Amino acid sequence: MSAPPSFADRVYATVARIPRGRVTTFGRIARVCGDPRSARMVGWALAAVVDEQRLPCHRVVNRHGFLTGGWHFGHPDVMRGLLLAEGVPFLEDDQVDLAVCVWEPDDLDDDGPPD
DNA sequence: AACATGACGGTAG
DNA sequence: TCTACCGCCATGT
Repeated sequence: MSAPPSFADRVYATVARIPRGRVTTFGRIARVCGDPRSARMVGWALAAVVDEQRLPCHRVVNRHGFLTGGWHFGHPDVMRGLLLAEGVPFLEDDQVDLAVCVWEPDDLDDDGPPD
């Protein structure tokens, strides 16, 4: 690969690093990718992801913790089920508790939420 | 070629 | 605290 990694490639690499039971936001990913203002491009990249990518794109929510991309899984209940199966706490049927399960790409992958 | 839209985020009022 | 506007860039019409 002589060519440098594209913005989307960095997004995939970051999403692949999200620990199980944790979630992250578009802005965090965009920030790590070098363009904190291109959060929309993060969503666009995830929308292009296919199941063969094997990326935990269901662990990516917006800064409010809402499952904005629920319909991209066929139905919001699919994305919700995946997160619930990982032990991600929900504040509402379509909102997760970012205060507990948020994960920062720059931080080490710890599986224990702050007491 | 131009306009409108979108899995968003930040700042201003 | 909530609402509104802007910026960002690729895609579709």
